[in-house]
Amino acid sequence: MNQRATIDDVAKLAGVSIATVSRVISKSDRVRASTRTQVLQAIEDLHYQPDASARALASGRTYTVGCVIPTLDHSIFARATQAMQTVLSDAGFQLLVGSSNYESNTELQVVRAFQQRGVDALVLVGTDHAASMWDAVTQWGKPVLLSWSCDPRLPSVGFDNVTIAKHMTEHLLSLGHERIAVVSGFTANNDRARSRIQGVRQALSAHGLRLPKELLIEQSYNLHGGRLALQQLMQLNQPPTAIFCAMDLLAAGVLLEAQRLQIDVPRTLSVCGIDNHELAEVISPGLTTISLPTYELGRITAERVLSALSGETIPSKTILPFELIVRGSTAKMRATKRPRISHAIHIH
Amino acid sequence: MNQRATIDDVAKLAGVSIATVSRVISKSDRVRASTRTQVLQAIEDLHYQPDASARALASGRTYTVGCVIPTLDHSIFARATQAMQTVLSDAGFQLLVGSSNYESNTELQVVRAFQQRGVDALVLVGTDHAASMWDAVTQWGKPVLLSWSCDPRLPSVGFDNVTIAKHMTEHLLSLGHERIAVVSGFTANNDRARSRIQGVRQALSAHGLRLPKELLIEQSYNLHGGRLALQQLMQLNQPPTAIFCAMDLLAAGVLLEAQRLQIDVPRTLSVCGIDNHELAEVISPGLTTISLPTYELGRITAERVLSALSGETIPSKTILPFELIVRGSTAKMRATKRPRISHAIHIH
DNA sequence: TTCTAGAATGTAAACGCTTTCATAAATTCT
DNA sequence: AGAATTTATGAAAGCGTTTACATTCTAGAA
Repeated sequence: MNQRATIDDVAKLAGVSIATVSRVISKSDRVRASTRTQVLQAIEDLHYQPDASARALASGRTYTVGCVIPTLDHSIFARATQAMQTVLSDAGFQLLVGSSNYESNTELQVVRAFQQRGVDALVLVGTDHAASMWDAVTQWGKPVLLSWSCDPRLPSVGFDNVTIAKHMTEHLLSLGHERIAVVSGFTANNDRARSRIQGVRQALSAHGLRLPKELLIEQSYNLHGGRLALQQLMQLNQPPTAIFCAMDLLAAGVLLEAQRLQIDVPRTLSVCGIDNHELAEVISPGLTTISLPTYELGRITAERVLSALSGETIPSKTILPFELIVRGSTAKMRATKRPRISHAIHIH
Repeated sequence: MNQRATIDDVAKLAGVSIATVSRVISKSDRVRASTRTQVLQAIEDLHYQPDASARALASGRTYTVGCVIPTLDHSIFARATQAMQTVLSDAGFQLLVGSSNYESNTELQVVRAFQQRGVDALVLVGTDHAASMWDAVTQWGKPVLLSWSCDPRLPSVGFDNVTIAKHMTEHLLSLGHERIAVVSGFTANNDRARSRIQGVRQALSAHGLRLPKELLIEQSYNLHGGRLALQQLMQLNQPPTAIFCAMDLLAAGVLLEAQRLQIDVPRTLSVCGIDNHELAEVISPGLTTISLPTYELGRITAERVLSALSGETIPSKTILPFELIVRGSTAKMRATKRPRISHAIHIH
């Protein structure tokens, strides 16, 4: 009995042609009310579910949107993805999620797979993509959006990471800090990280300062990376008085390691991050950071996708606002005092 | 020019029939090496990409797996989903992610949508599902797996939440606590939460204790929920000496609120959670919790799905191990001292 | 009543593949 | 070399829809 009912079965039971059934299913065309109820009844009786593959083949539309993110395992991406999923699903679209792990080859493969699957639109994260990827995507003929960062080549919804980082840096500068270190995730394939570093540089040079090589550290994007970064910085002859972390997770790592090394934050060292990760509120001292509306990012991106799919022209660039959140981890620079660290630093 | 090439184009260019091209694409059938290279060359030249919808329609297989989770916005689900995605993607499958927001109607709709899309298999979270859902799923004829919790009705990969909670409770009991409160997320449509409460009850009654009504609090599953819960508990005539939180996020909320209320954790109040959320390590005092291998959960679930899809029989029940992680938030019960709270509690 | 425009419905041709079955080619054996 | 197998390829029938176009109703106008 468990042969799935087809449109023919429905047509037969309702005493109409399959074309009529099809019309009822796709809402669009007008069908006489009485006929429609008959058909719906038959659909009900047979538990008929239209076959999406067949519909896709016949119509060229899959009602599917592909999204490639670095990983779901960072809450900011997970949150934005959740938002997209919700919006799209409400509109009858299914979100396909792929992850690149920050590898451009993987990303290209995922995009290829999505294109084979006939997704109606594509959402990518950031602007760092293999050249072949840009080709694959710009020649494609269906809507492609960028999220998180903006690029003139494609309609984008994102943040202005340079400005964000500049803003944060100015906060540090306004507190009197001049020897400011930067801790970032690896910048390869991550334009967000690079832009943030650039933002710091701009803010510094606007004040006649610069970012010395030894104060720029790239580490893996997790707590441990933050810990390692602080260890490195504290080995310097002249450690920084403030550390700008490009992501909160790194900042949290720095904070934890500072605690272990008995460095007093913020008295002898100010630390800040970006993202307003859940951790920022919870860790002590509270992390000064910049809050980004990541859920909104996902929501708006998805809405843009829907607009594009219904033929509307969409803004080529949408920059979302951000907000500086000052918590306990940053404070006025103490005049002469240099950060003191215990002798027992154990670097492994 | 941008008409996507079809299998016919490839066949023509390679001078073979479409059947042969199809064989080359699907790897399986043997094709003479020389022919194969010709075809591959043609595919290359035309940038041919097989149409997944057409393949699905013709073969009845979509190489797609649907997964319905409560939300991506909790890191434990995001992590497990990421793991599944990775494993499936490596095997040439695409993971479709849907979220239920803990609503069983939504869940049913998502499952229906997945079935229409012709997913080859389905993964569900937990055992709480609408009756119609169980029907829709058990009659379906394709593999369906449960993750997170186990149920005899379907092959499952999950945790034994009762035992986990019992274990944690025994930790509290061994520290001398007897007046133990439970803070949980809402238990509707969440068997994990219910099982954990049940585990506490079992451990208590094994010690001749019970869980009084006023010490069981259900709150929304986030930091704020934890805060509210502690406020409620501290209004009691006889507040608990220890709080078992069913999820770390709630525990973190409790900890934060304790800090605000100047309740000394763990001296006058012990707090513990479950999940080993990132927060647990970062918050101070460090949160005593139980670590669950969520990434493994996703990985193994996905592997089971693949096995089932290749016709193997899979274990009907796989319970993953867990580990108690003792940090600073739990300590020996102090003899007579009752938790003291400042007079200035402001409940809003 | 008859005619006619417009709405409702039906017919049949795609859509781009997979797969069975038949046939042709290559290989092995005698 | 020819028969008997085995292997590679091709022809064609679906797979379950959508949709252009044709046909049949319906209802209002003449």
